[in-house]
Amino acid sequence: MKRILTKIYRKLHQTYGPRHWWPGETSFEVMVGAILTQNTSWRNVEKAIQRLKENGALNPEGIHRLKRSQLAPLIRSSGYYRIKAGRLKSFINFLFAEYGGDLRRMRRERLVALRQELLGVKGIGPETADSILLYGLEKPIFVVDAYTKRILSRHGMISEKASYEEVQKLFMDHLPRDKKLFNEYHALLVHLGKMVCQKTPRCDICPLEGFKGSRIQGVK
DNA sequence: GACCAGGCACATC
DNA sequence: GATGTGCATGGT
Repeated sequence: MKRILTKIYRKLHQTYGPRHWWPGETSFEVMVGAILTQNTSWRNVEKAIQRLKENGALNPEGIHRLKRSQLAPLIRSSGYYRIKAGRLKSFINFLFAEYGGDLRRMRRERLVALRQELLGVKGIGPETADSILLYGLEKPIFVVDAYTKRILSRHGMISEKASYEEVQKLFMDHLPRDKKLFNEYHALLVHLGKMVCQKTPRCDICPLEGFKGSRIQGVK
């Protein structure tokens, strides 16, 4: 198993090169992006980030002082904007309640405890929590997303309906706990997903063609 | 105009 | 625990 996951990584890295993720200037920007990009293309999120920036709201205090109804129109382009305005607010409320709005303090919290806390925030599920932890706070945790599952299941390595935790455990049990590796690996999977492994796949240009059928034991 | 995009909460069985 | 539904914009 270690071998397959390592080979896939090498192949992707060799094909696409380093991805330099996450595209954000600050940790906070990354965290906001993680919430806004839920089931949404990054292109639409970028516009929303830009609007927040222009309105001086791309920092904890900035969002803290806006009402949900004032925040919503600024992030309109990211879709589900009323829902997401509430999610951003609940995250910021958590940030102030637990860490006084200070990301450095938040970063000092232990990974497992912080993950649990984040999952308790309304609007933050496993992928968003892990994106915040890995890309925002540089904690060593593997992020699973729709592309990750699709790529692995298309190649017969996991079931289509393997759970989030199941897939995450697969990577974390078989790879060194290295935040830079986790960062790059997930970024490469998303890139592969965008380039070739969409809902209608382009297997003719898939660099993982040779990996088909390497089903991983113990994962339904 | 249909389909899709780096999810999540909530209702229901 | 599994399955279905609402949430919404913008690109192809």
